[in-house]
Amino acid sequence: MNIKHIAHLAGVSVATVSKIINNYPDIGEETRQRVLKIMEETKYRPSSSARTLSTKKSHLIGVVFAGKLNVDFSHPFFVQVINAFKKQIGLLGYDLLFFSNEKFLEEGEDYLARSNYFQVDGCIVISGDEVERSVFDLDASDVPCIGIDIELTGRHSCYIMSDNAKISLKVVEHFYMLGYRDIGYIGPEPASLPMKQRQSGFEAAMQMFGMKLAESHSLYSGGYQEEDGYATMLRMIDEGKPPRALFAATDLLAIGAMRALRERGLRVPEDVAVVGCDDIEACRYTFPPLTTIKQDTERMGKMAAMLLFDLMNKQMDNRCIQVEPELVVRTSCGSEASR
Amino acid sequence: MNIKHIAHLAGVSVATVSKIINNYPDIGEETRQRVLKIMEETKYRPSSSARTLSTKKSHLIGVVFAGKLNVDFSHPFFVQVINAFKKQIGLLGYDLLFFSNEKFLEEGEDYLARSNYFQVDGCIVISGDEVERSVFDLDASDVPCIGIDIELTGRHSCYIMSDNAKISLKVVEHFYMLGYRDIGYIGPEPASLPMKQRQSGFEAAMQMFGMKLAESHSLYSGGYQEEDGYATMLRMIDEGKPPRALFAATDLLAIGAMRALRERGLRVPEDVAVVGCDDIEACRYTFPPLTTIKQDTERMGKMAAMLLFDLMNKQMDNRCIQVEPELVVRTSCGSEASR
DNA sequence: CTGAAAGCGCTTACAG
DNA sequence: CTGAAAGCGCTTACAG
Repeated sequence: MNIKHIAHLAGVSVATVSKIINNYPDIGEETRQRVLKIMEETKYRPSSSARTLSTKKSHLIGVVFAGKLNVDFSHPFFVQVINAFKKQIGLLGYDLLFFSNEKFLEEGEDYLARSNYFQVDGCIVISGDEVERSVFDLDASDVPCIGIDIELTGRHSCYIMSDNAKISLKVVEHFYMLGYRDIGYIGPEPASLPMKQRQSGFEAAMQMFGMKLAESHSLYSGGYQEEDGYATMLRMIDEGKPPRALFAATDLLAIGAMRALRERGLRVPEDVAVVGCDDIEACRYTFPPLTTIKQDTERMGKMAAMLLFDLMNKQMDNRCIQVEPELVVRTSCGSEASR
Repeated sequence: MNIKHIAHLAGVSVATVSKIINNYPDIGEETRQRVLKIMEETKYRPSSSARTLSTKKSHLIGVVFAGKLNVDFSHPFFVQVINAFKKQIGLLGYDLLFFSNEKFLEEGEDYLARSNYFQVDGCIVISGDEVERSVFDLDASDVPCIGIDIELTGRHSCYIMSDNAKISLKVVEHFYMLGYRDIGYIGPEPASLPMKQRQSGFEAAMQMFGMKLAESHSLYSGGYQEEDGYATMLRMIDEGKPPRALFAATDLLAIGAMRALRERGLRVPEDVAVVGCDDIEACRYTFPPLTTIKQDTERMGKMAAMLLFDLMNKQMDNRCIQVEPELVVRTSCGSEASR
């Protein structure tokens, strides 16, 4: 069943049918109804590829998972962002195309090539550490791109990230208000922009509140995982007195740190208060429940959709949007509010 | 840059270029090399839409999230399965197209119509409860479909699920070996096939081991969430003596139940042993860490890809593949092995 | 081993 | 308000 059949059945030309499909105004109402009825009855659906071939618009958005997270999309943060994005961009009439990175690497293909191949109208780039060159080729091309947690600078790109300095500021401020003056930090070597900002933001916030950061209380964790937090906290304890309060740059690091503290006979939050970052599901079920910072993934995803839509449909400058993070108070910080 | 340019630059016809692109054997080696070189230099990539239009093959797989989970893909189980699926199907040369369900519902479109619109070569259907009619239209069509946790019966369909009866059997057996004879069950009203099988499998296993199931020890939880488990466990405790061991049909139910037990002054596992199901990340961080059943999502996703590939490329009967679940022993069951 | 030409199913100036 | 026709970029019998 194609447009020719419909035209034939309705006794009009394919041009007329096409115009009706695309809501052109200058069609006789009677004709329109007749054709519409036939399309309805025959359950006719135009073909995406023919339309794309002729219009150069696919109504498809390419989804790029860049950097170390390349292999999958299992991190809750990204899943939440993509979810919100999908919802909003769906409302705007687009579907999502996930590039499989596998065949990809194998054949040395790049994102730009694949974007062209599928003629996607735009891309969303979600990023971990150590982003590959190919992402920046995409960024520099005329394919509209929206970055999440990655600094895209192309003329047809924008990017969105949480205000990571603010994350650290909120944590330090919260600790300060609880009366802690001796605050420590555990985070991965800052390979990505967000991690850089969390660390420098932490240092800036400490300074702002007039607190000194003992060198032995600020340690790199290697990775992002529970094991890394555990090992790093152990190192910190063994190097001397641990800080009164600890900010871990990810929840898993915090969870690992709490395990180390418990093993060394230190109580959370009575001896050491702990705050993580991300608000993964596990935070609610740890012992004690973990106070953390929640990134507003809902807003990030939705905003990404709106920005990308504008990028695809109007002239727009490159810009960066920061999204406000939120403190989620549970028990591990020793806050009264959590009782 | 299109095939015509390439043909022109190489001084051959477009037919020849096309044959080279598609690895036809009957092309002169010299010609082949010359054309290949030019394609390389110009970074030429064929257009997907033109190719699809002409071949009716898009090398795209539609991803359908059916039923109550419709709105997103945030459940860890599905994310893991899709991840594994994506990896394998990517290797086979396919990309993934996620249908946005939003515009969808609004316009009363159905999955089959969209599959035709994009000319996807096949679909993977992932399912929650209360699957909509439209999914079964898809199933009945000639679009090859692979179902995850949903019984697809079409001539071009297969489905995969964990052996859910086995899940319950493994739990009951584990409890039995630990010496518990008084075992309870909490699960949602069985709206989906997996939940039905877990429940009936549980009852069958109890019978197999000659244990009686007290009526007050088998309760419906309403939903799947932590809150549901909490409320249901409370009901069970208040109705009389709780069972010595409890199987909760999802981890979140188990976590909620543990909270209820703790609040009522009962210890896990000393007073009541608990086992959940799914192995969500949180299990490792609860207090005590939750023993659970892990579904082999890696294998399910990979197998889904292989089956779908066969479904798309050769004649194949409808069939159902069951995947073996695995017991993950932690502390909440009171097993020696976890010490 | 290579090429001319029809065809895939749409859209869009353009003419009337 | 409607239609004829060219064009989008490929593939594939078919002829040579």
